[in-house]
Amino acid sequence: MAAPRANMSYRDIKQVVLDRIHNKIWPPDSLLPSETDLAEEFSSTRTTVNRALRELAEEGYLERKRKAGTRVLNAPVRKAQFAIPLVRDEITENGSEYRYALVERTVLPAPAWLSARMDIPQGRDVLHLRCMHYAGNAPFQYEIRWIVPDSIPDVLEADFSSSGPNDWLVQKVPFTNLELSFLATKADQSVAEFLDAQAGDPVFTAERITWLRGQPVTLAKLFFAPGYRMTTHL
Amino acid sequence: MAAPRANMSYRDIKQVVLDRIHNKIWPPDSLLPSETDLAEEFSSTRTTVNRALRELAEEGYLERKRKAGTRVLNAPVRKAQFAIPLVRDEITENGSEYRYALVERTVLPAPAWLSARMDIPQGRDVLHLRCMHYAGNAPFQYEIRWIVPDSIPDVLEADFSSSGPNDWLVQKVPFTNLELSFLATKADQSVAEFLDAQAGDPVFTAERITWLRGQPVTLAKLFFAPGYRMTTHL
DNA sequence: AAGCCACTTATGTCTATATATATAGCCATT
DNA sequence: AATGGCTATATATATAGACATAAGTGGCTT
Repeated sequence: MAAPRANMSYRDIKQVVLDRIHNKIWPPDSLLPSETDLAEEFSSTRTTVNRALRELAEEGYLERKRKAGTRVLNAPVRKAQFAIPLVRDEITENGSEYRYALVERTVLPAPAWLSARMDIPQGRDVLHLRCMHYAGNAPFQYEIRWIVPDSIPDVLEADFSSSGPNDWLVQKVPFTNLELSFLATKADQSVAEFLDAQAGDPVFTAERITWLRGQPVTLAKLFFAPGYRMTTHL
Repeated sequence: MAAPRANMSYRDIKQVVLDRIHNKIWPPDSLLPSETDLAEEFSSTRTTVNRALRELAEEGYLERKRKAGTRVLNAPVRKAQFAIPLVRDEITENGSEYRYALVERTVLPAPAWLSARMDIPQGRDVLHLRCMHYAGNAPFQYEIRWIVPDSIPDVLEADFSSSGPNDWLVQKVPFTNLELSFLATKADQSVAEFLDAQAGDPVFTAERITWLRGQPVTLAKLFFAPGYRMTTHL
């Protein structure tokens, strides 16, 4: 048990508070003393205590409301953070060589499901790409991508034969909103062939839609090779 | 473009900085002016600018180093945050009725794979549970759980027949470390039956291991019913 | 009893200032 | 050319004090 002493940093205070929560000195649902009181106890200032409590609240341990005070959350809704790396980085950081191949490139009117999903006017032309990402010689990810060219200059002239749309978009088009889903899909014949799997095999899949200030930019379906796990620690 | 004016809050400053990044006024890899300079430009104080930049760095837009300054990250490694809700909450928040059933409860020596995975001494007794979580009448999640009773008082006496181990553990046992993985698995006969699926169907699966100060606490495999998506926005 | 308002209080945020600490860049020495 | 130390500087954090804002509380009114 950390004992309060003078000159405690906001980190120290965080730790003490966490300890007290763990040791049920401040049990779930209970109210913490006010910032002012804590500042006095720790011979610190309200600013410092504030930072400690604010961060703990962000991390999901506490709930804070003006006037109501700071409360210990009973079920710490801890949040899992997943970095969303570029495939390229994910592969190279793993020590493998990254290799990319463009499978198909077409421009076609947005199919109905895509219009609905991304809120694109019916029949608007979109750029459709299919690509493969390899880790060394092993297939790593099969990518099906739709790009709305309207608000993206040059995208129709971009050359995606030697580097992926991901790289290009990251460089050229920032996004303001993103929806990311993870799900399990069943490999169809085509996906199975690209990923070196059997048709019907379960495939870990990510769907990623981005917008730039309300304008839909791109939708990507990313099919990961069998055995893929998305892991995080905290 | 937000124009700098007096009395800008740290939120305003964040927005201006973000705008400038988006508009390539501060392109990727470039160095921002120092906090002192920005404070002057925004007729604010270093403290306020500091908070704005610190948060933007946390959000993955900037990289900050003492003396080196603040730099714009070229590939904004934005981080996806997933709340890890209790199944119960996930179901009730969806408007459905939560129902729980215990399928099996045994105490047995830890199998080898579990010992290895969680770093438990070979042959140590562990508690093994299988449970079902329903949303209304529809199967929602099939849970296979292993609990290391060593450091958890009362767990062997706990009654898991009417409420799940998740609820119990959350109440009784805090954790300090967590490993969370998402993957796609193939439903075996048993999983398929519980989830009302066909054997061989792809199943979105989460694996969750927790520790308390280095001691392994519990491993859960959570199999979600067909059609499940884990979604986040940012 | 129900509704409304004023008061109080805890957090939220900003200002102003000071000290701490890491380190890039330079210079001198080996 | 490599090494080691110095210094200037940018961020990191702490202090003290002020005002802003949300929201319980209690009292007053109807």
